[in-house]
Amino acid sequence: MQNNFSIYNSLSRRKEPFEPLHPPFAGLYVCGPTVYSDAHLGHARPAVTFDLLYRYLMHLGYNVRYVRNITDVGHLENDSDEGEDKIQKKARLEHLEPMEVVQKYMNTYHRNMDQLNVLPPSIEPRASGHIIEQQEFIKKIIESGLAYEVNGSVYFDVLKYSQDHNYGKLSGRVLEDLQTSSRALEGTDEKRNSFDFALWKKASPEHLMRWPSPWSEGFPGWHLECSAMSIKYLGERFDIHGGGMDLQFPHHECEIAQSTAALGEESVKYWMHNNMITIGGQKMARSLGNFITLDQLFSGIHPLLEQAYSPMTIRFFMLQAHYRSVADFSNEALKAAEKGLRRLMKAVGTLKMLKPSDSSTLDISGLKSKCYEAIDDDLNTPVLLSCLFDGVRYINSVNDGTERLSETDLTILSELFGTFVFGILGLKDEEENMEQGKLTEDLVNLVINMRQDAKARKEWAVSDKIREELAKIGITLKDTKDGVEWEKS
RNA sequence: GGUCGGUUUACCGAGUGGCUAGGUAGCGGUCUGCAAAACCGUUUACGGCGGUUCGAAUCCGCCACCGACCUCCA
Repeated sequence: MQNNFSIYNSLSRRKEPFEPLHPPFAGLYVCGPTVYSDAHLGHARPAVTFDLLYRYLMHLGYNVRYVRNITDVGHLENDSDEGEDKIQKKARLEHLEPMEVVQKYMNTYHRNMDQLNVLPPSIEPRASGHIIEQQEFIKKIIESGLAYEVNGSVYFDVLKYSQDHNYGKLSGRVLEDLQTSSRALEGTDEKRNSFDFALWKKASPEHLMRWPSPWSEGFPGWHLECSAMSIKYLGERFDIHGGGMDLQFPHHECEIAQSTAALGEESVKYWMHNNMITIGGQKMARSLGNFITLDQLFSGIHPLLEQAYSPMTIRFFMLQAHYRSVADFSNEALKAAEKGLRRLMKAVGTLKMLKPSDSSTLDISGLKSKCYEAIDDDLNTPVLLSCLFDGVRYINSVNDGTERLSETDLTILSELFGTFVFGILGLKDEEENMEQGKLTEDLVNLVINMRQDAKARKEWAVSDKIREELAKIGITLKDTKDGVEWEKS
């Protein structure tokens, strides 16, 4: 199971060689969505990033277990008057059961992920299905003396934990700074310190989602599910934990503290964080009016969108930026991505038609090496794509007859594109469905033949008019030496 | 206000102490009845001010701007 794969570990703040704890197995846990609203652009980034990681680990030959949770246990909303549960609040507005809301948005999320060609994880555990495990986890932390109970709620004692452990190591926080910079909480506070966090929360009378426990009828604290479920399915020590950069603090920091408190050792070997997205240089927020759901993006129905962008355009666009950089969305950038993707896919089609020569004038092995160097370097997909576009140029040049490739090199190149474009990057050809395509093809060919007749009679005005009219309905004709080609524009 | 990260050519977006990223757009050329595609060539770069260095866009400092987090929101 040799590999040259290195990933950036947020914990060490440097790139490290990927060496799984138990080869040939690799364990990956990623924080999934909270299902209380439609999936948006912000959901797509981590999904695509870690889908890429999942695919590459499998490509390297690892037996990967990929766990991505669904958060369906609501948590208190701080800007709500009633302190209502997010999911509960939505349920009241829509007169639905909380679990009905969960189901609805979970279905949407799954559909959108499928559209983005994001592979389903090996296990998709739901927080509501692991209440027992979370309670057992709390008991362990209480046994270790690092949690305390107040009025039916249980809190993690960060100060006591920090005597023997480094709370803040992942996010670079210093406890003293947290103490002074924390905002004062209104009302009575049960916590000993503002930076303590809830492991179990007693439910208020109007709170719908509640479970019995040794401490009170209530619900688990919001950091707990990931600790409990990752360890249940991946073991007390596992390889990679991923999520958005916004989760680094406090969520992941608290996870480290909880797991260390409960198990006596840290669970995660590599922490990976994807960066955020912006729209026109601004962060996406409902209050800024630039909040775009994936369905809106795919349909183009949103005031900011000049057109619809296909799921593969979105995926390709995200892959053109490195996952640790901010990705900025704009109509201009997405249109550029759309065209770039089409060029790539066209070349894939051309590649199948290439005829081998006796020898090669291009270095295909070198290209292959560069592709692996790029992906091995902390999933550097922008560089990988630049290498693949070099390949696109190679393909087109061979097609034009200005370069040659041997049968061996042609095979390597075909495998290379198949592996990287479809297998690892997870792109797919989005051309129209087959039956529609057949009819269109027959019709277009009919018109082309009529135009060829006009051309044979040198009736240029007629042939030009046909071409222009076809262009108006989205069919572009190209007169090549070998005949007429056409494509949808 | 605090912590951390960023500021690259028209747009998006990599990278590096001296050597072409790539995509999209523009311009010129090849091909072509014309156009398109493809190929070839090509233009405006590394936020500002200092410092280190033979040499910095790449290292250091300060300033400006942007973002994430600092919330019992996930």
